[in-house]
Amino acid sequence: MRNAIDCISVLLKIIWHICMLVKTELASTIQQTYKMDKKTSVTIHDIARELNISASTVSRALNNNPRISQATKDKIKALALKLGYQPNIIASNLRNQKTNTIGIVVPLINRHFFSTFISGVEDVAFEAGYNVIISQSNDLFEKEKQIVHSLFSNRVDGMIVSLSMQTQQFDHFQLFTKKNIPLVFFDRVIPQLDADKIIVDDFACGFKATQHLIDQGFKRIAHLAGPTALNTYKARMEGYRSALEKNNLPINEELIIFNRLTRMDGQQAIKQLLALDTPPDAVFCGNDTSALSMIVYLKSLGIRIPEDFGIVGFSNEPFSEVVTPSISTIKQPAQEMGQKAAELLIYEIESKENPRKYQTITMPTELIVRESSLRKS
Amino acid sequence: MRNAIDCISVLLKIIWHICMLVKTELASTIQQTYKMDKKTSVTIHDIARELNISASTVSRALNNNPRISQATKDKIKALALKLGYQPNIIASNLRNQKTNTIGIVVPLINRHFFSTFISGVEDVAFEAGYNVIISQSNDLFEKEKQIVHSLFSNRVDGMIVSLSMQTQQFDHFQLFTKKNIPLVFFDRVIPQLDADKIIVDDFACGFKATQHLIDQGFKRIAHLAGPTALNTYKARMEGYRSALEKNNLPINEELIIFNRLTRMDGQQAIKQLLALDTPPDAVFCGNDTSALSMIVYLKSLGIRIPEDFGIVGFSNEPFSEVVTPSISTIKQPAQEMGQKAAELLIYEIESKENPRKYQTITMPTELIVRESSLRKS
DNA sequence: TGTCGTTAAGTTATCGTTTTAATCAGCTTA
DNA sequence: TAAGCTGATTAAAACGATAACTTAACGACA
Repeated sequence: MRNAIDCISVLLKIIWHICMLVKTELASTIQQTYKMDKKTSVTIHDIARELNISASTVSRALNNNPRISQATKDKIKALALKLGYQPNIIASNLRNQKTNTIGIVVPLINRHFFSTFISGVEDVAFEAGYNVIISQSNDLFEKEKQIVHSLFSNRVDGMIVSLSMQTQQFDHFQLFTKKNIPLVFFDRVIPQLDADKIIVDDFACGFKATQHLIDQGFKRIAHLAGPTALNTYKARMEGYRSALEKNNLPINEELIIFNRLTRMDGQQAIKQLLALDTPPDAVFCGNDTSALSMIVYLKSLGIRIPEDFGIVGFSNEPFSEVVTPSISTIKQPAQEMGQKAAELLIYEIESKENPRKYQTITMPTELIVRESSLRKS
Repeated sequence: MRNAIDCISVLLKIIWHICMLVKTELASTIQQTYKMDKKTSVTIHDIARELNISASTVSRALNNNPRISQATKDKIKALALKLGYQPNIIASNLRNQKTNTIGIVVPLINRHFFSTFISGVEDVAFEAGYNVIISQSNDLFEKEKQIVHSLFSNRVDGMIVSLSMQTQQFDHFQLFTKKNIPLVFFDRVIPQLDADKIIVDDFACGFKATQHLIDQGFKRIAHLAGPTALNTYKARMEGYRSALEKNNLPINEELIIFNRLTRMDGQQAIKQLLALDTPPDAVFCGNDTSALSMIVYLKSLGIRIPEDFGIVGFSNEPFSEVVTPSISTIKQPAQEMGQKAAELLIYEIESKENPRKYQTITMPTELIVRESSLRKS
């Protein structure tokens, strides 16, 4: 009796095992047909199977490796074309530890300077076979931090950055510097950080703009400055001061106003300036937007520009040329800066020179004299 | 003798083999130290090894899988933080067959409408955890084709496209449609193609603009149209015609000019119109750029706007508000269109509803009446 | 006592490409 | 005849994360 039970037990176990085997078999069959049906993409394995060769041969053939005979290459390429094979770059990226992607972080994509810069980057990057991922920080420090982490996790080969207005700490960039991943800053840069930089000589620009106003016979020149935590605005202001000094004009602190240079800010600033006991007769503005809003306000008061009041802006926004009066301004070569930044970054990525020496490239600027400041020709 | 040689031969062979073994050993050692030194990134395997657990447990813990105990999760997360672990999204993408990346193809990044649209896309995409790869076709068909292939190979989860001016064939988009990868067109779309579309009612816009000029008492209204191969320009023109018809005004073909709406084109068009036997007293322009150049030219002739001549543009470029006279125009909600496009695309990506029904979303527009056309209030 | 269910974790296979090391066929040379 | 060489190809192991499938351990319960 005992024996019989044991026997049955063993039998049952065997049957169970057989069932399991059948189940596994069945499952794999089902999965296979499912795959056949759902088959998402042609891979090098599909090509290999069809030609009865190995996947590695296919891979090499498609990469024009000299170790594969021409006959085989031709066969493989023909079939790849016929099947509409598209390489899976994700897989390739993973294997090669390289994504051919560069990240851009800007405060705002739709500001003319930035979008033109990006356009320059994209041109060069595309030509060199790189993709461009863009993100905007909206001038928020926290978002910038998140973006930098995300771009790092996405394993971009390099990154181009203009800092947010809020950024005062730079730890998040260590992700890149520690791993020696190339990093190019532009426009708003970190003076302390060892990295590549594409900038313009903001000091010289500030000087040029102010000198121009002086040359036009303006005597009491004010300055509307942006947040001086940012190198650009600080340097522009210093250029302004230096020009006054050089011309033996007094530097009057009440003529220097700091804000964020929005349209509102511009209007408020000009009101404040006009309310002074001895108001200025000209302003050098940190950007064109604020210059424009000053012009609008001055016009509404019937103050003539440039006869009674001179204005110079910064950036050469598209509107600066077409408003009345047109705005004298400093032109930054945005597109070229983008191209240069991309070239430099890609060079760094591909050279892998070590230790790297960091470059700071200063791009030329141009003072464009227009109606808002031109009293003498 | 013979025997001795054999013996030596065998000995040599053994020695050679030993050498090979040593070489292999050495090579692997070198590689290991090299790796240790060069060690590029912390992986879940490093964390697993350190804690004597399996990689999958680490993976699950970091993804907050409920089947991992809180204690283990805490341990893993703490170590991950300590080691500065950053997930390799490339690997995750490959495994999951999903990149959390969407591609954008526009004619030119630094045109205000497009960069603002992109900004809208980026906002929504970032919030939803998607990256945005942008490319510009420079209005070239060939480049557009290359971009589409490249974005496909990069396995974007979806794509948002505004066609190049040259595009007349649409085969390249089959890469996406065949694989059922979501595709959203905007602005310049393909009427024939079954796909999602974000557009404005260009016909209604053309009608509105023209009706406004009629309401302002203009009698002989011309139209400057863009390439009518593009749906947008064609519809604007048809709206213009329809408004004239509805008001029982004659449609005069010599008052409709076709070109590419650059500044040059605008100037040329207004010259041509003024040279007619009975010139028009108003123009509805296909964009603001050409409207601006007309204004500049008319002002230089001393023709008063809007008293003698009315102008309405299209797009609400930033300069339109600030030139003198300011330009009446049609405002397209670029930012909102971008947001909507991203929302729709991401919905399609994540819903995987099949078969899909394609949506065409028409966004509201606004006629902004400014000085260039306002004779009566 | 043994079975069942549950929880927590481990094993293994997979995504598609590339690369290293190995193999193989065919030919030459001693 | 066997060893060596060359040129062409293959097998197998990465790359790092993850999902499906197992398993181990522990109580609860019949």
